[in-house]
Amino acid sequence: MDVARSELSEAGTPVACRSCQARHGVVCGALSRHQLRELGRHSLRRKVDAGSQIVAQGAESSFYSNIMRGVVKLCKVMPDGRQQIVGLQFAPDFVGRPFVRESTLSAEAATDAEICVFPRNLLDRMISETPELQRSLHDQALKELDAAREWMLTLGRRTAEEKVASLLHLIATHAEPQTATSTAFDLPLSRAEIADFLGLTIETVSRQLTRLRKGGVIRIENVRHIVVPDMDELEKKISA
Amino acid sequence: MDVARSELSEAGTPVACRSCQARHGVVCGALSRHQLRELGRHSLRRKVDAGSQIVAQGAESSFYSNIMRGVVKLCKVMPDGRQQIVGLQFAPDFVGRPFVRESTLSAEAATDAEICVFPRNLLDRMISETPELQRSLHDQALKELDAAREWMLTLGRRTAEEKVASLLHLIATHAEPQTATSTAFDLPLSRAEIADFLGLTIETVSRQLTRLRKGGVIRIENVRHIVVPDMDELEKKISA
DNA sequence: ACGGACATTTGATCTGGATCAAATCGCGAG
DNA sequence: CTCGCGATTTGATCCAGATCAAATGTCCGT
Repeated sequence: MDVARSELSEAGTPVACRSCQARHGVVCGALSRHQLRELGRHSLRRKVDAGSQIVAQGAESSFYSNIMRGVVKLCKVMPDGRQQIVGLQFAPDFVGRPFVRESTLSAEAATDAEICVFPRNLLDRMISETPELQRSLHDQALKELDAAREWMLTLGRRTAEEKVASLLHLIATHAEPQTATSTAFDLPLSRAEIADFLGLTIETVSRQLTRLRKGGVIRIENVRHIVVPDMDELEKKISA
Repeated sequence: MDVARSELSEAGTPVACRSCQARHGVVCGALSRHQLRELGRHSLRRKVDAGSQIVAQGAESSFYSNIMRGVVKLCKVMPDGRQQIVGLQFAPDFVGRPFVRESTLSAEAATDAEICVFPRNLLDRMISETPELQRSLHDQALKELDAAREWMLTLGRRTAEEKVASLLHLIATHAEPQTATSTAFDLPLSRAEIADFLGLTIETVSRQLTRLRKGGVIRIENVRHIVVPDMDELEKKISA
């Protein structure tokens, strides 16, 4: 706890953790009332601003967290600066790499977010004592693995247009306000971040976005706000 | 068991499963003597020929397996035929997607291989009864997730030459016979498969391979046999 | 050893997306 | 409201890797 507090002290405002006790999140949903109380005593709810780092690539981290609100991006950067986003996480996902101290990727808030932070030691102990929790984290790991592999197909074999359409579909799928045929959502990522997620350049992302707009597949209400009049049309652009 | 036997009966020769009882594999290493005996009674050791499919994309599968020998590739194909290999698995990896009936990818033997097949029902029950096993599979899922994300960086941000070097490094790292500075290994994949793993074409793979050869980074003793005189030189080509 | 089918390499050309270069937009500070 | 700056779009050109097209090479069956 103390470590987590100090490590995160630069960015965001700490507030008391109540949501964990309300059984949000991948972690807390799997715990007994007693464990929940113990975890709650050692946890910390934090607001993190868009762009601020939660875990640094290559760094040891002594805490895990649960996303309560907002979007977190997982990045890998190469020594020469090339960068790839390898995953997006939404509430109530768990952030952290169980069983390994050093992180091979960085986690950053893509939007303003709230996370619930708890000490690694404590959670590691709870994992080994609680098959339910192990199972819950195993489930998330498998879901992330499926998502990562789906994205590998996107990165390796799809065209720029298909890539951008895939991203919009991913966001639309994980954003809430949607009706049967029409969906509108805010992009949690800048053009540069979209490029880093798709293995493209910002220019190409921008061009493909206007292409989809001119093709009537999307409306760009605002740089960050997209409307998809017909989800099927978007899916057709993905070809799978 | 019966189901697994019938589903796999087309390809390969069934032989009695002894290795599981010898505690090979991600699964068997986590089981009690009693469970091992039960699993052994319902398992089946099989030889599978290179190229034969173990699980089909989109199909329901009622069995899991453990790789005893050889290399298995995990593929995704798009309706139009574009294909991406999303993972390679080596002995003693576990093959299958716990908790989900339908597979979103196909698993194929890349080389001649031996696998140990067991019924999904039985193993699912054992997983829920055996935290050790859950943990072991969770570990493998996390390892695969790390590998998948590393490969996302390769697919999204590396050049063709870096991609090919990355593949050689991956194979070298997972093959056995290596000394301090020199490594030789057989490629478990054809040029077409390498292309599908790297998101390239066969021509580009071939060209980059001869480029690495002309640059003195590798020797191609044979289409399928590579020698890396100095591993550091290879790693330099990957730039990370 | 020989033929044939497929795998791999090599060559010539084309092109989707990168790179370089300007506009234009949008937003926060004053 | 206006200025200034970073984000985004748009335009012009370039180039890494794709595509098209031949040679080899390799392995297998006869």
